[in-house]
Amino acid sequence: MKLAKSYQPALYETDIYALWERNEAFKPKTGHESFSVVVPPPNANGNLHLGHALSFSLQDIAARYHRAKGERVLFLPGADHAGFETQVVYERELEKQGKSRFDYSREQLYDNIYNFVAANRNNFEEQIRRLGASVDWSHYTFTLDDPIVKQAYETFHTMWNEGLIYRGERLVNFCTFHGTAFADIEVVYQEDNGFLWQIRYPLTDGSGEVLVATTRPETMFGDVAIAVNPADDRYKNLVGKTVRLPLTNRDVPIIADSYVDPKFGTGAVKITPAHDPNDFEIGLRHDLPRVSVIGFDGRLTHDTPEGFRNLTVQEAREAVIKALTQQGFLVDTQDYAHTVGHCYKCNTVIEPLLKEQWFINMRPLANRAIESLRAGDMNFLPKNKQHQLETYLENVKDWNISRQIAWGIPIPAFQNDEDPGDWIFDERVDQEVITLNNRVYRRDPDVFDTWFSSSSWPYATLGYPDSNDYKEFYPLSLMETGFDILMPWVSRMLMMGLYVTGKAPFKTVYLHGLVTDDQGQKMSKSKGNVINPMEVIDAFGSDALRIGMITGQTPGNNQPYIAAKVISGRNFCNKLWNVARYIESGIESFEGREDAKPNSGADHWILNRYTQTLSDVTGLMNDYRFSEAYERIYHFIWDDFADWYIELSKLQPNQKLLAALLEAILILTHPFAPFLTETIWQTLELKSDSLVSDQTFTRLVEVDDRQAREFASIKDLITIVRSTLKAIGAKDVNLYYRDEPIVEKYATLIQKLGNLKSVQLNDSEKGTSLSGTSLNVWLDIDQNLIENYILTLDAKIQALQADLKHLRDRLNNKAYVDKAPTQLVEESRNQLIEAEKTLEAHLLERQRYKI
RNA sequence: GGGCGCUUAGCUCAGUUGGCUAGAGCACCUCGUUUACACCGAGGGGGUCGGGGGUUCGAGUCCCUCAGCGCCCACCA
Repeated sequence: MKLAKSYQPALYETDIYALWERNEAFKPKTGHESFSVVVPPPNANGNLHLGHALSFSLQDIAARYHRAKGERVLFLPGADHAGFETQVVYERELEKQGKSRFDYSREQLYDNIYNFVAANRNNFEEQIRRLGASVDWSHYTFTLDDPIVKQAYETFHTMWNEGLIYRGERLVNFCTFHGTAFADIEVVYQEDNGFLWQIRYPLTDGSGEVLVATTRPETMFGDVAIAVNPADDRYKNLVGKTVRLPLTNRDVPIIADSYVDPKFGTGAVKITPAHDPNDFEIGLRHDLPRVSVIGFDGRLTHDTPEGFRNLTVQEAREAVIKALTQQGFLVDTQDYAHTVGHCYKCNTVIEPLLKEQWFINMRPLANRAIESLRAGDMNFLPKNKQHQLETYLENVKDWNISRQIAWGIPIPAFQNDEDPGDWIFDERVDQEVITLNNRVYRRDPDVFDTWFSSSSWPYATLGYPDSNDYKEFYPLSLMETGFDILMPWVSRMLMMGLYVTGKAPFKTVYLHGLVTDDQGQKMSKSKGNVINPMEVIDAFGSDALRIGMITGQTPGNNQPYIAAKVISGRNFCNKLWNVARYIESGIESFEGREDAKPNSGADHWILNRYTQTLSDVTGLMNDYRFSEAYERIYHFIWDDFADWYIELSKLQPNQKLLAALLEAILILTHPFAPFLTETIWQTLELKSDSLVSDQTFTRLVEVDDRQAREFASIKDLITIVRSTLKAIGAKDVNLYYRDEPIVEKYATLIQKLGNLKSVQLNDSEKGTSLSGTSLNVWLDIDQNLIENYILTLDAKIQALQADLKHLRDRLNNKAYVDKAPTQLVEESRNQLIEAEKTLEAHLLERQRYKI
């Protein structure tokens, strides 16, 4: 016997994956249709977490399923340099060494991080292998590889030429700890407890004062106006006058702008265009100057009065309030909770600061994306995410793509030393300074937002525009990723895909939710509830992990990690293993299985079940219903094949059919349990020179439906016999039948599987008839067990009467009979007749016992 | 302030266009030393599908409403 007693995945998985790689099993083969998935690249430097395990499982099942359908499949792996994310990780490493990013030049820092990532990459690739992902490593792409960088540059250049990219001084979201700006979407808003202060701003002409409400008094050095609502009678005659700023004695005008809500605070707002996005807009409308008073280090600048300079924002806030109080300008202090933007990595309060950056004008791109969404170019799972995306795109703002970090793709733009407004595009980013037409240009020290380059992922990885891959595999069949990156990534892939290639980049977008712990809590190191997928694989095997991740999984919903589901997957693997082991031991050879033919009713029945399962699985998988598809396979193999067919085969073996079914089952199950099925395949040498990975779904011989149904009724009879005997606690009972050739035909089988003493022809009708079957059979039950029997009989009668009432009510309802589909009504009628017959039999039976 | 989701057996979740006598895994109860498997076999218990109202012949599934939980987006100083 070749197969060991139980399946121990750790003994086989590494070798099996190596075998797949050696055989180039995952390279696209020929096929009438193509199916393409490009992996959302995980961070090359990190470890895979359960979210990756889920995502890879879903993608891999889809890929293997489509291969088994005979399609040409490309499953392309990748790794992300993950700009800011990785730099943050690296900075933490530096911190451990007592260093910081300021100890290095940007070039040095880039090289260091490059090496840091390179050192971790093997680990990351190994983990993808352990998950069993059937990716084509020859297509492996890193987000800093040439094609991706080239594509980013080309897109940037085209957009620049077409005016979609502009450089401008705008308020950007700046993290003063990490020293870089962020896109709006990256800022995390939290409710903070602060204060709302009322400050007295005296009119310059001494005729009175204006009370202003603010949460940020420290920005008052940058005030350039006071705004009131034009319709506010309290302030109408003050508009046009000036106030004198406390602490600096600068005069600023009172202006009217409908943005101001008269009901909030005092109805008068101080305007600081350099430090507040709304004020920035008002400043534009009223042509106000911008006075920056907070620097990129998060401290007040030299443009602030003595005593405030160089203080942090928080220190300055306290100092300003103190000074205002002393000088009698502070009127009121209230507790005030309001939302404030924070850095998603270090939680530092994000400062809106004025900075010149590269922006993308999003409106035209977003409009096109909305059009494509509305035209139904893509299928979103779950569907409602499409509307969320549309709403986002309707309101999208211009995108700041400049980042002040080292780890990323340098922006290919150079600025004229003499003329700051003169920017040119040039790809010679390895040089800091270039000379062109006798003018000296200096490279923009910034890098792209990682999402900018990764927005081209679906086509840049395929070698757009000329490669065969691009022509064959674009748009991608499937994009599977977490719903948390719907806005930052999916939306941008869509916009850029449409802009660059003219096509939506994918046909189906499958969005999985967050994998939480079994309490529904987000996994995090600080909570100590992180589960490492590699440890799960060590304990239960890769296939078990995969099965555990996808059972009960639906798109768009968070899902807890439930160890019991993994264990169930492990048990299933062991079950299939033992099925194979039994077949291996019971048959002489796997040869000749292609000539398998059904001999018995059971053969017809199991073939029927297989065909039905294959058809169900195909339908479900085409709709990406992974969990349900797996469930069908699970129950087919466990309930139908193992519990029934194998047991039957011990009485009447059909060796060729067993072999053929095992082969078909391995192919069918392979997407869900690739390591297990391949291990069995290889060990049994089903096809000595090939892999289960290469096989396509098997259609088995036509079946005789009548025989299959006949067997099904025998199967039901056996179940009823077992259940009745168990209920009354009887053993060694005879089953009698009359005028039932089917029962006669299957007598031995019924006797063995029903644990009966005998099954025999008998005309006397002595004993108790069996309910739930229309077969003319009865049990010869010992009289002293009759009490138990009556109890079960009564329970059955009650249940039947309830059913009958239900059915009669339904059929007495004219509207139902008239309006419901005739098929359904017919079914109800049959059910009624059947139920009446059984009840009658039961009642007759019951009358024989007077208890 | 807008938008979205969830609430189904003890637990974790399925349930596509309304047809369900509501399913699965785990847990639970009874029986079982049958040489594929105790990571097992046979049998079984357990749910008025969050509350209320409506549409319909028929609602877990559609509509309204209330309650609880969660997520996303948003500039109220």
